[in-house]
Amino acid sequence: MENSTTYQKWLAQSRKGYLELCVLLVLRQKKSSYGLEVLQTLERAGLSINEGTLYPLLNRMFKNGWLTSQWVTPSDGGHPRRHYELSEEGLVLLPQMIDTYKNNQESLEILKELK
Amino acid sequence: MENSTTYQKWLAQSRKGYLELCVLLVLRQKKSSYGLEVLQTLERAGLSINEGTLYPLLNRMFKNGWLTSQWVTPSDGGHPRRHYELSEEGLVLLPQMIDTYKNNQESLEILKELK
DNA sequence: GCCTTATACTTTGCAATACAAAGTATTATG
DNA sequence: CATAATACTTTGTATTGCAAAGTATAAGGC
Repeated sequence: MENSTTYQKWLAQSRKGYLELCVLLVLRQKKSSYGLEVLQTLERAGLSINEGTLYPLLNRMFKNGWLTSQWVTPSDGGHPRRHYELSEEGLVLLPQMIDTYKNNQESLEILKELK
Repeated sequence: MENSTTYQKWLAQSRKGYLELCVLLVLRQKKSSYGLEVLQTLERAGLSINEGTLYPLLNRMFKNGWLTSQWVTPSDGGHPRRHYELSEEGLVLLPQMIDTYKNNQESLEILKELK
């Protein structure tokens, strides 16, 4: 990342926390999903995310207890997938995170219109 | 921070990048301001920020070339203050950052209403 | 059967930053 | 002159996005 502008570095930083929220939202909808499917869903929502970012992120969220996880082999064959679902804790956290983002957004609006 | 919940850790992470944007907004309005005044302005906008976060942040933004800086001694006496203003580059970056946040917000909305 | 490709996940190393806590320096007040 | 208030600095820790390389399984062509 040595050749990045300071703005590009800022872009990476500004995604911290945000990506977790997005993943929780995907899993709330899908009930159960796996890495590449989450990735494609985010892509369709206009959010491009690196594999090397997403997989460790899912793993951390699992370790945090926000997700449950299990290996699933598709019944019609195919590559085994590690599926994730929201845990009880994840279900509790999600609205709190949404609220945090709403508050941040409100502070931003205040600051934009500062007199 | 060892006693923090994973949620509290997430809160800290989710402020990365966001704080820079807020500071730029304050300086766009104030034209020129210094640490403690920025801090109080953010406070009034509903954003509590630690001294040990803000000062290094202002310094980094200055080093990035987003801000200009000079020491000012109030004409009526008082403690010398390090004043900051938006640089040309800061003025260019600010709308880009605002746009990034708008896009993020839109992706969030899409993910919230995902069918 | 074997080789290539696609799918899916893992690992490693690096750089950036929010925070807490402690420290420094200057000015004002009693 | 001592204390408090203002204002900024420094240090150490933990976390995380990303790039790049690696591992493993399944499917398809010959």
